Parts: sequence; structure tokens; C-alpha cells
Amino acid sequence: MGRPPGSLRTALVDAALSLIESEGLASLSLRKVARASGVSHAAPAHYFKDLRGLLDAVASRGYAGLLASMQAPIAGSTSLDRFGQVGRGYVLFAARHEGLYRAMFHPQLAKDPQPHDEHRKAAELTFAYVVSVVAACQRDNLVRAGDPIELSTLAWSTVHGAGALLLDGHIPGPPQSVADSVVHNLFLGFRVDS
Amino acid sequence: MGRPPGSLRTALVDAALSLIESEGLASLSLRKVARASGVSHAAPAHYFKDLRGLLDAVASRGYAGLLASMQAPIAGSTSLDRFGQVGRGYVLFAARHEGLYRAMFHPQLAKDPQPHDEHRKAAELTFAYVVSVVAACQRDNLVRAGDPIELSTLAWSTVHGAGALLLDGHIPGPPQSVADSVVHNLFLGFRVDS
DNA sequence: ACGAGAACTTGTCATTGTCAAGTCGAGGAC
DNA sequence: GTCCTCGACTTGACAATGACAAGTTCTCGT
Repeated sequence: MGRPPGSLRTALVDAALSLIESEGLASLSLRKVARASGVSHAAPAHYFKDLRGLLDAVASRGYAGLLASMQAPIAGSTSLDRFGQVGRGYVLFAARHEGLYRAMFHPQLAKDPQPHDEHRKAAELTFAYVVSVVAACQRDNLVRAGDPIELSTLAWSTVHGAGALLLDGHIPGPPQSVADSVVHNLFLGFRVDS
Repeated sequence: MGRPPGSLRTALVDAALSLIESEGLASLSLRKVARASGVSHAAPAHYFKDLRGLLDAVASRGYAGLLASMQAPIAGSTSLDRFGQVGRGYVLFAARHEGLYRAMFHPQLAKDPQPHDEHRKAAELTFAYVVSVVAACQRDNLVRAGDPIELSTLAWSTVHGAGALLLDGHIPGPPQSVADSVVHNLFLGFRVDS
């Protein structure tokens, strides 16, 4: 199959994403990815030496989608609007891309639980956007003073936990309303003191 | 090997817990558990038909430990003290029992991502304690009014997210201070309005 | 005495991650 | 032009695993 040069790696990640979406993360395997891409069973190991490597590549792709979801165009465009969209976009991304979300944060499939560089870089980039939005809210006097990184870490924890618990079925109700509730309550804790 | 009657199931869960602690969740297998317990490779399937079944049993055990960690004896005993201990206990439990915590919340090893009844019951029992503590704080006028279940869900999301991100290395710093920071900020958002 | 069911064991199968070794073609050195 | 190397795979093999089917053995009620 005439493949554009240097694109097998990309194609393998595409196949992995598609398999995760259609069959779930748990049944992903290096060999399935290879088969879906029409290459030999050992080809993936050439690019990602490990299952861990594949998952890191998949996760990096996932962070791009997550960031896009948090930056989705919204009606208003005050810093507060963007704050709300960050939270909602995060939780809804988890709900809409369950397998991918799990691949990003719960890589149980790989023996080594610690994410590698590519993965970690992508995560930091995404986090940086959250920090920038929080800082903007502080400049507009909508969010109380304090280290924006610490506040952002808390916000990340909250939306991340909500997404995870939602996927595990621990939080009842439709994702949309869970997202709204979480964001609403989170902001109550971030307001400037009255 | 003369085994007390009806105790193999318990012994298998014990073995699984021990293996998770010593080698990590990712390398757990039904067969290893069987070997560690001195029984045939198919014995575990008799009690937990699935890997999923074993993980559910392990998770149920885990919730008992989690609850204990949240109820750890503390100096003061106001409802606020207990609120703090719930949060700290949760985050620290995650940090101290990484494999078990992952087994409880990220059962990627099983094909079916949804927890089963035993697991879910244990989770609800644990959550009920959180709700009771939050409600007590409300009675003492330390936490703002509102549906205690909704507030507790938010609190759970936050500590759960913090634990998960901590394990994935996304939050730097020692677990103890992360726990303190999270609980501190969480409470700021729960205070009664001034 | 007998049948039934619980508590396993033995055997087997397809699938998987990983490693070692090969193949093959393009690009540069001489 | 020939040689050499190196990247991009392929082929082959191995041990481990989850799951299933078919026993076996033991106990208990009748």
C-alpha cells in the first residue's frame, strides 16, 4: 500500500485512536494497531518501542483535543466566560472521549505507570493554558488573589476528578449538568472575598 | 494444604492485594494470584469469574482502607477537623497505596470499564461518610448551605482528582503538602458567605 | 447407598508483548 | 559503478496470559 513517506508513525497513532474509540481502551493491542494499519505485528515497536510508547503518543494527541475542547468558541469572551469554558470543556471532553481520556490518565496497560517526556510536555502545555485563564480572571478582579498555579492545580484536580468519577459511573446525571454544577461550585470557591 | 473452610476467596484477595503492593497493578494476573495462593491457575475463576471480578473484590477491600484513612483519629474532633481529615486522608491514601488506588478507580485491565455491584456498594458506603461530615459542618454553620450531596460530590471530585494527578506525576511536591493545600483551598470554597 | 452440587484441577486455545534475526532499498563514500 | 551502512520494516519464536471445557474429588442431604 503506497504510503506517503514517514507517515506510518502517524498512521499507527490514527489507528490506535480509532480502535480506542470503537472498541475501548482495554482491548487495544499493539498487534491490532498493526493489523489495522496493514503492517506486520512488530512494526509498531519500531516507532514506539513499547506499549507505553504508543500510549504516550496517543495521549499527546489527546491533549491537543482536550485543549481544543477547553478553548471551544463561546458566546461571551470575558475572562470569566473562558474560565467557565475551561471547566466545562474539560469535563465534557472526558465524557465524550472516554477511551482516550483513560489512555491519557490511567495507562494501566503499560507496566510503567509514569508518563514519558512527550506525554508530560503535552500535559504541561495544556495546564499552562488553564493558568493563563486563571491569571486573567485575577487581573479582572473576578478571582481572589493567590498563586495562580496553586489555584489552577486545584481547578485541574476538581475537573479531572469529576471527569474520572463520571466515567466510572460514580456521579449520576448527564455529563452536561455535572459539568455545569462542577464549574459553578468551583467558581464559588474562587471568587474574590466579599 | 489444609485451608480453613471457605477462606480461599479471602486468601486470593489477600494475595492480589499483596501482589499489587509489591509489583504494581499492571503486572497483576489471575495466574499469579493463583500461584501465590498455591492453587491451580483456574481456581480464581471459580470465585471471581473474571479479572473484572477479582478487581471488584480488591476494590471493595480498598474502600475499607480508604474509609479508615479518612476516619483516622485526629487531635481535635469538631466537624471541621473531620472535614479536613476526610480530604487529607483521601489524598494520602492514594499516595500511599498507588496500586490499590488505581485498581479501585482505573480498572483498565478489565474489558468492561464499569464497576459491578460489590464495588459500587462499597463506593457508596464511603461516599455516605463524606456526605455525613459535610452535613455536620453545615449544621455547625461552618459550610455554606446547599445540597450536601452536591457539595460532597464536588469535594470528592477535588480530592479524587488531586490523588490521581499526584500519582501520574502531574502535581509536583510531597503528597502531604499537596493534601494540605487541596484541603485548604477546598474549604475556602465551602465556607459560609461572609 | 446414592445422587447432587460445591470446590477445585487439568488441559487446551487464541492472543498478546517482546526480543532476535533477517530482508530490502535508498543514499552517500570512494 | 560498487560497497557500505542504516533506516524501515518483516519473519519467527517464546513465554505469559484470560478464558473455556471437561474432568475429579469431597461432602452433604436423603
